[in-house]
Amino acid sequence: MEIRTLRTFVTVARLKGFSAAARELNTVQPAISRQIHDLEAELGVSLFWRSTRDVRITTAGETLLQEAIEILAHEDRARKLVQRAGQGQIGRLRIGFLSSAAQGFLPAIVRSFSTDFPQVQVSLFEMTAAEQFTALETGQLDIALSRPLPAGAAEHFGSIEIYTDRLFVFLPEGHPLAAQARIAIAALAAHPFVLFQRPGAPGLFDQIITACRRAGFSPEIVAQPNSMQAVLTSVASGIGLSVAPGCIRQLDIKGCVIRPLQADAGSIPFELHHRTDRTEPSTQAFIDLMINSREDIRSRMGL
Amino acid sequence: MEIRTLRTFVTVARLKGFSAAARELNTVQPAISRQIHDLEAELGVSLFWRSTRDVRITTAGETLLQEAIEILAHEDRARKLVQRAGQGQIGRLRIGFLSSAAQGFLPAIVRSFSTDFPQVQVSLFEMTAAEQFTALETGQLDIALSRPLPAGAAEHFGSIEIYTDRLFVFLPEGHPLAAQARIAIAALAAHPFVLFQRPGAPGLFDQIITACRRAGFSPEIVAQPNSMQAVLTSVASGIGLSVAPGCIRQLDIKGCVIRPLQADAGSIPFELHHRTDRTEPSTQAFIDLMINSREDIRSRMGL
DNA sequence: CTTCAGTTATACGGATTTGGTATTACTTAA
DNA sequence: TTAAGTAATACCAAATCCGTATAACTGAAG
Repeated sequence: MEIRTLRTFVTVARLKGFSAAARELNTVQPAISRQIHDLEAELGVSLFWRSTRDVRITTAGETLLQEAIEILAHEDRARKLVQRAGQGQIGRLRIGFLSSAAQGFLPAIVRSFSTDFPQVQVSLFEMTAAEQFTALETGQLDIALSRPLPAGAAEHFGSIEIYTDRLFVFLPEGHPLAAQARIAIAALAAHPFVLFQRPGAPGLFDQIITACRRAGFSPEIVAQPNSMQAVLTSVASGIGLSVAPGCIRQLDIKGCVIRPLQADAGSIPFELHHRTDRTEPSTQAFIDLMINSREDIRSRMGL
Repeated sequence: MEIRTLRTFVTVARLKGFSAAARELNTVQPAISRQIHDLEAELGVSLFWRSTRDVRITTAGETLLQEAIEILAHEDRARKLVQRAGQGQIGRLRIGFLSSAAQGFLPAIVRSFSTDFPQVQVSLFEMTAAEQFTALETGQLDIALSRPLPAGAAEHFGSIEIYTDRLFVFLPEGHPLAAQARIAIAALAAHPFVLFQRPGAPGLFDQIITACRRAGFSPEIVAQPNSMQAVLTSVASGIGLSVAPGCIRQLDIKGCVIRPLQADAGSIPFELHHRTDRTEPSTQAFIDLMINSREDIRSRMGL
């Protein structure tokens, strides 16, 4: 009992004739004859009473007709469901993000995605860059929105640059350096630093330290909070100054003054990461949306 | 998307491997590979992520898996339903019967049939032989329990003899002829007859008239009631005597005396009739039951 | 680091199945 | 009686499918 056979059977029953069914199915009458004959043989049941003039369905045939119609409808439904799933219209999407870097644009992007793919279950996880990397590796995350991955570890992952941020100096109001419109790295040498703790964002931390070394000093780090908001609060409290990407301006910066760091103390790329070995269609759809939205995101981030 | 393909797909998903599925399905791995590959191509969707080490199902695959399991279950259910219908376990059975001739055994037979085929809707119609013949011809009846059909008309019908009755004389109590243990037809010559009206049972009527003619007289028919019970009541009322098959004893015969008619005034076969062009399985099952019950019926009818 | 066992994908030849043509037998309507 | 239309059957060709052989690859064991 194959779908094809059932479709033939239903057509014969509906048109009450083998020849008519053959015409509708773009084949010839003997082919229909044999399909029905074989189906009857397989089931051990006669489905039609035939004479050369008319074809009448039997009780067994009527029973099969009901079931066959349902099965065919089910097959059709399955095809559509699977194709929608294959296009990413059904599924789930687990996104890890750095709140400081993503909260400026992520809500708008997710809202837009959910409008186009209403049956995709989107979950957002705020995680540090390191946590995102681990989660992506173990399959607990489909998308990571974070900083560049450690060079060697990026083997099985695809990366797409969303925007490139620059470093800024965050100063407490009234700080002497606030008088300058741009601040050279060397000018920070004598001041205490407050930096986001290294384990959560090793790339950023090391990049800042490297820039300082290149400028001829090693910064005195007086605090390493575990959130960017805590870093800002520390700065506003006068504990020290901080160096951080411009996206941090999205947070609450009352009591802080921001000045660009002179020259290219280092670009801070913000990237989308995903596995390349198995990419869900819904994940791919989100990636496509992100790529198409890069210009919007950059202008929204003030770049 | 064929049933066969879906079965393969479900097996692969369940065993998480193409080779394992091939073993279970008694075929080889490349056959499985191609079936899955073609299915994916047809749906335009990838169903599995394969590596040489493991096979993982995709979201689209999981969607199809659910549907496929349901479709396969549906197919299985359909097969069983159709086969039950084909064996006559589902359907309807419309039986026409002569109350006088059938009421002695029909209830027991129908009860027995309904026990074996509980899902067959049995309908009983009390009809004269002529009515049964018409109803059988127009397809309003599946089984006719009645007298032999007109010779020419029995072309498209099958007939099975259930039992052969003999003619008896029904006399009012105290009738002079009641003194005899057996009555010769000729002895009835002078007496008024009450016979079942001809249109409803032409065969029986004509057979009695013919027997009288052969005995040298033409009976004086004083009444032709339209039911056998009315005939008996007429006899008991002294309106006349009657000649009728022995099965009439099953009715209420108070006030009547019964005597066998001498010699073979004619056998009165009681038969089952059915169409031969299209016989429902449930009809055939009933016919088989009747054939197997003939001995029981004969003894139950006192033959 | 190499080997080995086990996996899926691909290519190709043969067997099986299926469809198409021609024909037969039959029924109904003209 | 004829003509048109139906389903069944036989036979051949075409398409499909299976099975073997092989390649490419992965993970585990030595």
